[in-house]
Amino acid sequence: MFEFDLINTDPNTGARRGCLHTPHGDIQTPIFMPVGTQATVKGVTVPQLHDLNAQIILSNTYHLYLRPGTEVIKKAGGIHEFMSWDRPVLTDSGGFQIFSLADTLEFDADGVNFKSIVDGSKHRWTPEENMRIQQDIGADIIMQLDQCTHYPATRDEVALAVERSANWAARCKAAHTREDQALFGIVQGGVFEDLRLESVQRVTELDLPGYGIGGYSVGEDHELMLSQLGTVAGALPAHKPRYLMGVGNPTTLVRGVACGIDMFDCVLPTRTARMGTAFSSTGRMNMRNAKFTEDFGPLDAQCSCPVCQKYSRAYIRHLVKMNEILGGILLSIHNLHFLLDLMRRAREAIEAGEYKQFLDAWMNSPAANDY
RNA sequence: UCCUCGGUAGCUCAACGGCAGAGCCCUCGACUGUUAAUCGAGUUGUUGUAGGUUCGAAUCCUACCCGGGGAG
Repeated sequence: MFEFDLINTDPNTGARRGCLHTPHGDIQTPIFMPVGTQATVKGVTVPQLHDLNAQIILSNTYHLYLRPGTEVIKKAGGIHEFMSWDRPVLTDSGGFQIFSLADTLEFDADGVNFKSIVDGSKHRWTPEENMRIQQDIGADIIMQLDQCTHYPATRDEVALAVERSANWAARCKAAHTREDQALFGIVQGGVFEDLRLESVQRVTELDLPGYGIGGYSVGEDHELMLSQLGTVAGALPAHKPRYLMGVGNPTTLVRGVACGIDMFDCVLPTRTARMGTAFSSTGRMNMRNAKFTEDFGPLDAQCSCPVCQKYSRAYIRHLVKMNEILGGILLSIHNLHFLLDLMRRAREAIEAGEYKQFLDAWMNSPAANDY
């Protein structure tokens, strides 16, 4: 049900062109997954996501568990029915949220205690409880409960997180029963390459249908991650999809694909959109800037998105400055298009066996250093 | 004509004898498995004018100018 077809690999880089089959449709990889934490990609409707050719969106177990509550989504018939999205959904386990949001959290070997950010109430998740919740939510792809580490962290701390994440992966697998869901394991290991490889070894022993690479983009230098990424991704089985979690600036996507990454997700395009930032082929633009006041051209002359066909920089600057909701909406659509189209072009380049040229062209473009 | 209230940053207003400030606006920045239409930084002054009292005045006194309200 979750076959991953490796269509072809690039001869000069680690880039791969694949297709992941799910009950709600196929996902052509490499792919960027828009983030819809609370069962909505903020500001963007389902028809708009369809028009953008979003193939899969990500949602979050932590947030949905707290509100509206897993039971509501279960009664709705699952997350697809609940949010009227008929294409694939991936839910993050919430491991990252517990790690990054909760002010008090206590990891132990068996599970994690945490306080709700909503009302301070106490909760405990074990891998088994987390699987029960994610099965009720009903995404196509679910992530194991893992333990992320801060940066910097000591080697001992990271090693413990690797050990626990691997143990929890096994327990998630044992507790997971829905055959219409794919359970992905998660590689941890911080910035210690040997621990990363140990984590890969431990998690891949479980022969799961896909693997996330987590624990990056938590404050370390981006180059540090990129220097290890090819090795870590390359150590994962070739015939399974590889998902670099939480990474989404354009240059990292382009370079990540070259390292053999198949899937990405990030709040960056939508969050920065709401804050007034536009992605473009020439770099990032802060649409609040005065220089756009009378700039009646499109956000990006190269862009084929519906926003660029219709609206000017001057108008979008006006909306953003006036704090009009539409400004964030239009920029969200544009930014998502930018990343989705970037991945579409990456797929074409891989199919043509020309990903190296694609990568070089990007790295030599004025935009590369701006992301 | 008289009475009264007021005049401080572009705007709305604090400070009421002791370093002239805030919010907004404006300019710029950040955002990476979303607690975020968020957060942060910066620019901005003959305190209506002219005198006076005082060690020291946006603040007290006098005159004038401008505006709101009231009386006639």
